[in-house]
Amino acid sequence: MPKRKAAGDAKESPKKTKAEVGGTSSKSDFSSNAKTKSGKHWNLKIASWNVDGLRGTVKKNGHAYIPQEDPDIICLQETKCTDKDVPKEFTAAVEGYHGYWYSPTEKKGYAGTALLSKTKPIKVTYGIGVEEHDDEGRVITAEFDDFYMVTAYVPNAGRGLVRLDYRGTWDEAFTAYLKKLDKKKPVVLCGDLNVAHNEIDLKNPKSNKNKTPGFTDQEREGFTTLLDEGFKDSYRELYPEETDCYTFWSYMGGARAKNVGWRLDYFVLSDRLMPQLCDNVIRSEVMGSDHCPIVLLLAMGK
Amino acid sequence: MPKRKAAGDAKESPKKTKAEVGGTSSKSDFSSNAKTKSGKHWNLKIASWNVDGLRGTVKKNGHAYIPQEDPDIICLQETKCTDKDVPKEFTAAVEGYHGYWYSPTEKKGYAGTALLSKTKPIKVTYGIGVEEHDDEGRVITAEFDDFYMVTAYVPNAGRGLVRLDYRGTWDEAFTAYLKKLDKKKPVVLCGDLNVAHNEIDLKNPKSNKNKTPGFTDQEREGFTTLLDEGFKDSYRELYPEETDCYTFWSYMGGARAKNVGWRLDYFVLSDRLMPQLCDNVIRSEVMGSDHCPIVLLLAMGK
DNA sequence: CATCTGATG
DNA sequence: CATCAGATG
Repeated sequence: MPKRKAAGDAKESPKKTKAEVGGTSSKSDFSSNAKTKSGKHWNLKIASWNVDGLRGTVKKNGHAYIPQEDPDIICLQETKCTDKDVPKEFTAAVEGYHGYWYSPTEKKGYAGTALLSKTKPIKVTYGIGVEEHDDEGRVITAEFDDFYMVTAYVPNAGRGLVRLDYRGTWDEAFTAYLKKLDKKKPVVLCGDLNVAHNEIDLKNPKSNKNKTPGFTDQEREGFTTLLDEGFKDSYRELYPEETDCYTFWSYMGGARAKNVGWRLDYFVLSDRLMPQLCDNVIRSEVMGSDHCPIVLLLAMGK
Repeated sequence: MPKRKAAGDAKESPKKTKAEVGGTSSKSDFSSNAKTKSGKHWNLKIASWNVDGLRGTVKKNGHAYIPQEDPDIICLQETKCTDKDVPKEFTAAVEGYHGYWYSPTEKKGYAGTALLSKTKPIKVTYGIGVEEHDDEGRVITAEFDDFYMVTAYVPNAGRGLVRLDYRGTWDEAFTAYLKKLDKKKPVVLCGDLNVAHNEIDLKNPKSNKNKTPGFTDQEREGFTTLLDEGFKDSYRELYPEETDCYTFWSYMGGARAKNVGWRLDYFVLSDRLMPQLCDNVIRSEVMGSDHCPIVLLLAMGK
């Protein structure tokens, strides 16, 4: 896909003057010199962000993040709005992107995903082809020349784990879907997978284990099963020992200030894409949601 | 009742240093030299305010109005909270008042009234003694030595006038209730009566007539009937020709800035209290609700 | 402690 | 264009 001029090379892409992003006053440097193991510069940048209500995020100026990050593709989860309801400030911030929006057939203001790409995809599909799972606007798939881009907002198991059974059914169907895609082209999956895989992936593993949605054995094993089918958790591959790296913090109790968080947002890659992997960055400084954006840098092509 | 030191006399009660009130930055002078026709200074001040959600009003610092106005009695409508839910900042602002709270048996966060008095009433009753009308926390009656204080939040006829029939039943029962009280002691009724009596009492009489709740012939005639039973609209008695004097402005379309309003809040007095009437002031500068407070000044005693 | 909706005004 | 509740996370 992209014939991007090595935007990751600081020589060619001088640091921008940084504006306030997403309601934070910290100045962020979104440039990167990341390379593959074989030494190739990244040339494709993908961002993923659970915005927890796009209209709310825009009110907090969160959309300012996108032009500053300047990804080739950005995927959003929990948009909680249809394409009709997208604030005009957001539309302006993603001018030049091809946008694809998916929201529940019934429940307004619930879940919902979006995928925006500078390059027009070959084909975009919605859902995973299983009626039972395709009424909440949770998965968008965009086919590009050399990979499938999949973004997902995986169902939360719910207070009291009332929806844990359903989550099991989902995990199974979703893994099957990804396996099927992976047979045709490599897959880049991103989004809020609503699971912290291992104890290292959340601040308080003991008190949450098998109690809080996102850290039950079932959900964790579901994720392990996915990886066993030929995928990699790109962040953990790059940073196997890194602790206190989270993508979500509850709004309750000032958890973010204390970094009491969870790593729920992932880039999961087909094994055979690993040689292209340059970096996976967690933008924990970007405000505007209870999740922060994550960014994947790939060196596509030979 | 009150042996208040003539607070309305500027000689004895110098102007206070005024703080910001109810989120407005305008400095308000809440002193008054008003007298009865016979020349008696006021010695009883009663305020009435539809706060449109007390918790919201407090967030906007609206409660700062009360100590600045310093009424002997303050009546609130549309508190939308029970006594349990009253914000502590509000409780602090009305320290020294005896407080009486009334809210719906069913619908939480709906309607609700409160009556606060520096002097302890002889007796306080809730509702109008008609079961059909006494489940929404709309009327509080406080008996004092020489009058009944009644505060009311009269039912809105609703979008599409769906509740206009019920409103008719209410108006009839409420008038009967006031008549009954009036036989024992004179009555001071205050509150959001949810009617603009005459064309002079709203900005756009033509477009609202028999369309918008609060300006149907039925509601207007209901108010006329009440007055015919021996009561007076104190504001209109004092200012029969005054135009553009409103107590409510819709939040929609910036109506308050344009003074596109309605006079829905009243002090209605038993005819025989008219010799005691000193003034009725509309505090249109006080922010914190879509209604503004109104204030009654009486010279009680002989 | 946030986001929504829907009822209500 | 506000308030509130309740669902959801």
